[in-house]
Amino acid sequence: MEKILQNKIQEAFKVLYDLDIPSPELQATRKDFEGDVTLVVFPYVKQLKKNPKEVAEKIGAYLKENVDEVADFNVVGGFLNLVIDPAYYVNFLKNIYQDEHFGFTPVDEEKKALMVEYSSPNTNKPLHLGHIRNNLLGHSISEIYKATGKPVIKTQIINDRGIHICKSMLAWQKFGDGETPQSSGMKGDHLAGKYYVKFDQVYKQQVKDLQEKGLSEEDAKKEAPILLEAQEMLRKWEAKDPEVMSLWKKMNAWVYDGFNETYQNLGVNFDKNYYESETYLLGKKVVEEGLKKGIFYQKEDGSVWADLSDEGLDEKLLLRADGTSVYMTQDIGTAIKRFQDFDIDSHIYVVGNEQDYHFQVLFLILKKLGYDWADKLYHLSYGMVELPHGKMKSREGTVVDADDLMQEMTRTAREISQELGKLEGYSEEEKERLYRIIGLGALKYYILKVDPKRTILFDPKKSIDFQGNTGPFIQYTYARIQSILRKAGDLVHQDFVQIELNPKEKEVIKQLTLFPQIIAAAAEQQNPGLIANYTYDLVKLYNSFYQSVPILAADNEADKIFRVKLSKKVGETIKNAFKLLGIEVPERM
RNA sequence: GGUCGCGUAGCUCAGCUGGAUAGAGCAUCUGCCUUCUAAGCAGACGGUCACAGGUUCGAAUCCUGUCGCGAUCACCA
Repeated sequence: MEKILQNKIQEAFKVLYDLDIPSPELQATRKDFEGDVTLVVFPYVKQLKKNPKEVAEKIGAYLKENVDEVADFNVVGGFLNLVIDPAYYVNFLKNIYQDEHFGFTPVDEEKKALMVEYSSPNTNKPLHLGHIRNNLLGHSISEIYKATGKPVIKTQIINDRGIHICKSMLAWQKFGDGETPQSSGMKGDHLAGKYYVKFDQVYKQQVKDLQEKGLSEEDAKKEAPILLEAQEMLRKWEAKDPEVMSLWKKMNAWVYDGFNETYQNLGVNFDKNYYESETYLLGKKVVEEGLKKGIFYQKEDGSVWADLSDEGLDEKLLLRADGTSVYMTQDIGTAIKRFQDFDIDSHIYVVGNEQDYHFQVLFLILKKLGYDWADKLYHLSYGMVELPHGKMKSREGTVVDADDLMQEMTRTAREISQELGKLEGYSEEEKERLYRIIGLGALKYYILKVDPKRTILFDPKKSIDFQGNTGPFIQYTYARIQSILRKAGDLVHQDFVQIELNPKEKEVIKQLTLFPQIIAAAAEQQNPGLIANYTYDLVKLYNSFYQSVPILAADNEADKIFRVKLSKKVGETIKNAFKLLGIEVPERM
């Protein structure tokens, strides 16, 4: 439709003014003016040296004459407003009823896959609010790409080695008294986190004691006995000491069980896990080969570096003097392994914006190593989640735990729901399921609707609204539509009948026509918020229509059928959009 | 200090490939439950788009500078 108009406008300029113009930008007409689509003629007037109004009038007349869908036009200043024949919208609604793919072509079998990495936790403490934003973005962007027909492989890298894990292990060994998830009733990740905190407490106390004995703060921090023990444990781990390995495996297994429970509650999943302990050696190998080829260089102490000063960055360490690897080395190995393991042609890393520089360097190094896929790597960088009193800091106990938060949201949904006195006649089990859907819907929508690159301010006390531009508002509209459909009986299955559209119905259909474009834009910009805000706009339009025009009370059968079918389509679109956001939608609430 | 990002209503956020009078929700106020679910609908109030220049028919949007906030520049991950 837009294409046809664009072509015809080009044709009009050619015929009327003998002027070749690039494909013109069309925009939706503002509500206060009559029309559906607007062409701004200022840019062309300049070349023609004519009065804008006159040009717009002529083009408008030409379009009305030559394009069936253009029913009328008007000119305000340099704006040409075109009125589209309402029949076009009715036909559109009929057509999209047949299309299961949101207007995209079905998956091309030969298309290579996209890999999306997200979550990527450390195994020494549970997931927190920041991980929730990460997981929601990663999962949602994966679903959005799938909707455009791109096969997607979801993955995470599990940071399962390093000093931080040894700290948890050591504290558990010293103070744990054999405590297990079973014996304590704690989730495994919370148990590991508990001993990580314990380590930190003991460490701080030891530093304090040493300082009182006269050591400088700096020395005290380096020489605290428990830290030395943890470092010793890391060395043993690297030497594959059987006792340490066995403890490491046992505690990691607890943590993975805990993570899986959280992922399941949050509704996210992965097709493939990578473990740092399995990929860092490949990274080392590649770096050593790069050194031989002269891509990297070695300092006197034996450490290996990449010199990126020609590219405007600085030098970056890749291997320590003792030959052990760093974060960057591991990421190099992981990236290469992924392109070996899977038939993928692109890769998105969902990682916070504090690592912008890291990924800039990583991509550059991979390019220098000669991997042609290096410029098909993207960093989906998102802003931090801040609390009213500032950043989340584990040391200050201001972290919002993911499991607690989800539970809290469910509880709030339960309270509001009970207050409203809905859901009578439902079993306790069904009710609990609904509270969870609604509570999590509120949380997910709240986080996803914000542009990823922006910092989010999150107030856990006020929690999240259930009114206005929120997940529950949209879920509620869906539930109401289902109620209408239940009462509409076989009207739902009858064929469309041509009717006179009222302006609000037309607005709703116009909004529906945009869905495929919104998905494409959300994928391109890696921003699920576009879909969230689109859905909200649709629901607002629909509600306003629904309120003023009772659907089942229409006196004429054709109107009734049309409205029921329009409602059904709106419901389906809400459901599809929310699926892309990873939000469930209830049949009743 | 270098680099990157952000700054829109009291609060949380849209709008940013330049277009018409800057948009929602929350909060505050006014109406609407005998009609398909009031977690709703209609309306009022609320703005120097951080500031200053520039580009042009036109700037919240693009450019430059200033201020404020944040991240990063680790032999942490």
